[in-house]
Amino acid sequence: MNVQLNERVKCSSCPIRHRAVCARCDEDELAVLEQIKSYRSYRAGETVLWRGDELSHVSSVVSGIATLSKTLDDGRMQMVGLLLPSDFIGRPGRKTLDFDVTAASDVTLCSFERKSFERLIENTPHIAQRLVEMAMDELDAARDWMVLLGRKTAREKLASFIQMLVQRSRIDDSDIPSLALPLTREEIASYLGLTLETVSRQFTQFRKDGILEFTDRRQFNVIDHAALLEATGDDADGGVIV
Amino acid sequence: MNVQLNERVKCSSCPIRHRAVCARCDEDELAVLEQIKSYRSYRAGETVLWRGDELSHVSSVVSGIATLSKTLDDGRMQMVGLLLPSDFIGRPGRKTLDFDVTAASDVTLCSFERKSFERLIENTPHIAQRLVEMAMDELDAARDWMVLLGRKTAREKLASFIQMLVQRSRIDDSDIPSLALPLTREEIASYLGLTLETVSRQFTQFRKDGILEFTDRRQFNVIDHAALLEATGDDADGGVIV
DNA sequence: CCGGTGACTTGATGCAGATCAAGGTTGCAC
DNA sequence: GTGCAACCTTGATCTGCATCAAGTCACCGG
Repeated sequence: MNVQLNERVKCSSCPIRHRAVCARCDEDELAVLEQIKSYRSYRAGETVLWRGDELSHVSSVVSGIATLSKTLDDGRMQMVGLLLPSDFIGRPGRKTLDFDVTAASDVTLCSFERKSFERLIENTPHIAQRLVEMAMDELDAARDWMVLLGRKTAREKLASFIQMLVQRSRIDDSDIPSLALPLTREEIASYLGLTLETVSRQFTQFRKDGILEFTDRRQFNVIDHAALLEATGDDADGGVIV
Repeated sequence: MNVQLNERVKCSSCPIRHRAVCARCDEDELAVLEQIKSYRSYRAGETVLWRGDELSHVSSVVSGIATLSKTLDDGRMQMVGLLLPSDFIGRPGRKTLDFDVTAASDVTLCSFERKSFERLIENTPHIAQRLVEMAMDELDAARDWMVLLGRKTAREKLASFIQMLVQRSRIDDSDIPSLALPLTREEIASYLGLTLETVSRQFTQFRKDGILEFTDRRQFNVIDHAALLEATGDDADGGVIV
């Protein structure tokens, strides 16, 4: 199972300090959070939460990647969320989630006891505001994702996914993109509403088209970024509002 | 263009009083809203807002149905939201929307000047809370929708759509469902990530299967509700949490 | 009553991506 | 080292839905 860590990392030196749910908090508010937080770690592949589980804690992802997914009766699965460092798990006023949360890589969470956290929100508008902002951003992302799922071709879907990785890595460190795929072919397929075979074939095609260059099955460079953008099927300007 | 109505409907007798963004407001708070609200009406087919338009007002849908949709370069279109009475248009802290809003039927909105509304939120936690709640509900719906778009067959998609209509009409009045389709075949196709021809064929199939019975092209009865549920592809319990 | 138009239905055909199947590669346990 | 299990690639075939193409139906304005 998961490991609960007792070592305390100071919020002030936390890597997600300025992007997570605590982003807008001042020193005093951080001090309160510091009191009630605890860390939990999960190994790649472990389930963090099952759909319907009673939610004892809400959490922020500190490091690693987690997926949100839903499964139909007969096993068909669709990823409905991808959690990166600073993303939040849980929602005020709900005891359960309607999807599974799985660690795609080794993951560390910063958790708060749900009840305490809900009480905290009441008199910490900075947290409530940030939570709204994050929910709205997620809703925007969900709408783009719906266009991808409903209307894009396999090639466009994969190009859009890679483009998203590029954009995201730009945020962290702004150098030339040699990227690592954070997900297996099967997980990417689950994200894109495809099968793993189709994902594999499209990767091969991008390689043949001279758009990508693989150094490893999970590591690659974007050689022709213009062509990649073109292949996403999005507006020329890419809707890059950021 | 749209018509601005000057007649004032009292909030206290407003049909969406208990479901809209003002649901949690007390009498004093309503009085403030009453001051700054105005009504606008749009005819079926009119565009309420274009993607990227500067948002001078935020609004609640009072009556009628509006759609949110996104379009790719080459004209492919995907609906990304369906606004029913009490649903909200606009988000705090953003001046524009990244999708088009269109009136699917004649629509009346209750609008607030954006800046005023944003100031209002600051010191009216009841509105802020309700806004979070509504955003979270929309996010839940978006996730179910993603499963539909990514993994369901045409038949399952249409069954899910009809089932949603049934559920929703149950909220308003709880009698045996004779339903009116609020959207054209083309709009339904846009909602489901299909073509209008496929939607039409699936309707025909449901008729032949004895699941639906049409009194008119836009009016029908659900004859075999169990079979309809079965056809959605969802868990037996239907995930009916409501 | 007629012509036109928008919404819908139905049929014929084609193709993108699913499915089925057979390896290949890598890394880890022993 | 050997064996095994993930993970990935590639090929062959099938199929659900898109696409292309005619209609049909209802309604509206003249």
